[in-house]
Amino acid sequence: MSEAEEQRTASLAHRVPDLAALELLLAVARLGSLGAAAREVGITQPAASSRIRSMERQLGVALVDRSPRGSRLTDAGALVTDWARRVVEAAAAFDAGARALRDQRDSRLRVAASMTIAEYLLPGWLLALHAERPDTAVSLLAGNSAKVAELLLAGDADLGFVEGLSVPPGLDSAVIAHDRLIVVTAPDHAWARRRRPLTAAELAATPLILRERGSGTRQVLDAALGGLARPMIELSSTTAVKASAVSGAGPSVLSELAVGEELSMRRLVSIPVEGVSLHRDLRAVWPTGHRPTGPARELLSLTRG
Amino acid sequence: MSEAEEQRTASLAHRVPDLAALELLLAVARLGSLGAAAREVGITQPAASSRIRSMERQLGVALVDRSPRGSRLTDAGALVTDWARRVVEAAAAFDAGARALRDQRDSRLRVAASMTIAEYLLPGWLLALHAERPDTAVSLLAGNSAKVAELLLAGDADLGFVEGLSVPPGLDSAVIAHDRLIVVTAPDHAWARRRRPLTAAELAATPLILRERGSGTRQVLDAALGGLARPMIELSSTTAVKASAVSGAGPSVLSELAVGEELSMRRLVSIPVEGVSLHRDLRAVWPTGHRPTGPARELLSLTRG
DNA sequence: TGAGGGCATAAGCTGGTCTTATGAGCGAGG
DNA sequence: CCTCGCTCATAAGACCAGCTTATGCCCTCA
Repeated sequence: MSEAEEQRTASLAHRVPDLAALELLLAVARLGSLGAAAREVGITQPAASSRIRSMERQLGVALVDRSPRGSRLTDAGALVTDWARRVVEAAAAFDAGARALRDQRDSRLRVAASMTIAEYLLPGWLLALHAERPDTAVSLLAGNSAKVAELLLAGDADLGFVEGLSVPPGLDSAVIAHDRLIVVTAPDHAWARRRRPLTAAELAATPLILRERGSGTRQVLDAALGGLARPMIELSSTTAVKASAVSGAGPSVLSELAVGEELSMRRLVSIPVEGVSLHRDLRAVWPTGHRPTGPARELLSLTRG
Repeated sequence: MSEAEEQRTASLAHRVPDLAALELLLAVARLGSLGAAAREVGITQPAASSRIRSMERQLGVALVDRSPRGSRLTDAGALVTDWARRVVEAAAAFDAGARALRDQRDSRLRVAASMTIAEYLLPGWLLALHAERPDTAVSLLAGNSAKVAELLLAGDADLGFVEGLSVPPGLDSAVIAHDRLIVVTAPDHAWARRRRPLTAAELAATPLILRERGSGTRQVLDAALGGLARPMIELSSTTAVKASAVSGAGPSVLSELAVGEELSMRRLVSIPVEGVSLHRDLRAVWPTGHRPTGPARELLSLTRG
């Protein structure tokens, strides 16, 4: 295997510095000194120096200009730092979610959420909540709408989030955001070159890659098309549906929350549709009469925009 | 320091599994077996078993159900895997950018781009290009519009991307995307509770946190307001401006590309404005007469949507 | 002209993580 | 019915990366 091939094959982890190094780089960017950054992240100055140096060796790019008066980022370093920030932010969202998942028992705020919301929205909200109320421990239970309702009514959760068409009985709700299902295909699909929007009839007549019946996404689509959606393949996870669509197996209908990344990288393209309403409300829910208070109220207010 | 405090204080890197572990988890999710995932990432099965186990210990959550016939994700595991995927995607963008930055000399496609585009859009495009043409090595040079023009005219770059109001002389261009400047404040700013859009006059009358004069963002704002923008503070990087706005120092005007993350986490909120056009075109540019061919043409086609 | 902050280098230790080797559970097929 | 093949878990040992401590040099500022 040539060196170039080996580089191409090696996993990301071998080519991307670890999180500690990225955090250190952000600290250097902010503080303007290796030593100060070292103190902030709790290591010694030589360790920081070595870490930054090995990161530069790994990337093949000089990141900081060292001088006896401090260190400043190079132009390349400024770019790398911005990309690093996004990795660190994704890691922070991961951490916020994982933390909520861990604190199943004894936390002060227990949230139950449907999958799509738990996946794409909750980590951001939890980070925001953590910024305002660092001492609030939040636990997360994920499930479908019925499960969320059950947890709330049994007193096992304080606040719920659902994405269905209707509000389960016994619960009050508030719309906190809107989601939209969009038709997507691989960029080389014939639909990607259409000049006119797809009609509802065309969509209903075409076999689609879909989530299984009963999923929130499928419910909305079936309702919008009058129960007529034709499945080409039915898959049980959003991720599997996306992968199938990206590979060119056919058109799919997915939440816009789920495909932001794919659209911006053009692994998928969005196909305009006319004559059919694919909007759905995302709602916060709570047992009728038990208006959210304390941390639940705080979280709720963070989600409204 | 109590254990809880220590946990809260410890850096992300101590609480988030490293990239190799996250990639392994994605492989397990996709392949349904620890052993198969181990083979795919090039380690032995016991190493994979141990890695997953230590990740579960670290997160305090069971991620996979092991059985003699394979391993499936638990519900919590499915969520964690989705969050992990976002971290890995950010790392892939980091890698694509860093790779382009490294290949300064001898690569087949040399791209020059202004900072905003290099920061927020190019890594995604490079990933898409890499997916279609894995053998194309791309190099990236970042600078302002004048620098991009200079590199193109000197033959030191094959394709450029600029975000200014005008196209530098000697270059042809194509609009590839649109950007919009938006007014943002911290969520607790009075403007966040307005019911009516801001007027141009109000915006012009208010001291703002801004990039320095000469930056692309500032040019567009000054032009839109007729050169009237009142700076409260002038900072030299988008990141510094964002940090200042998040901390509540005052309202700011930034590219929507730069504040997506902050908006979705509600560290900033967007304030509607009326009576002023803050749109700007993002353009691909090349020396007049030298229409992009080969990989440059390919990259260009990827950016059009 | 010292004092202090900034960075680099060297030496030694520590700890995590890999590999190899092995065992045990479950299912399919000769 | 028994064995093969797949799964995962455990144990023991090797290895390597990264940290700390202890220096030294450079530059600036008082």
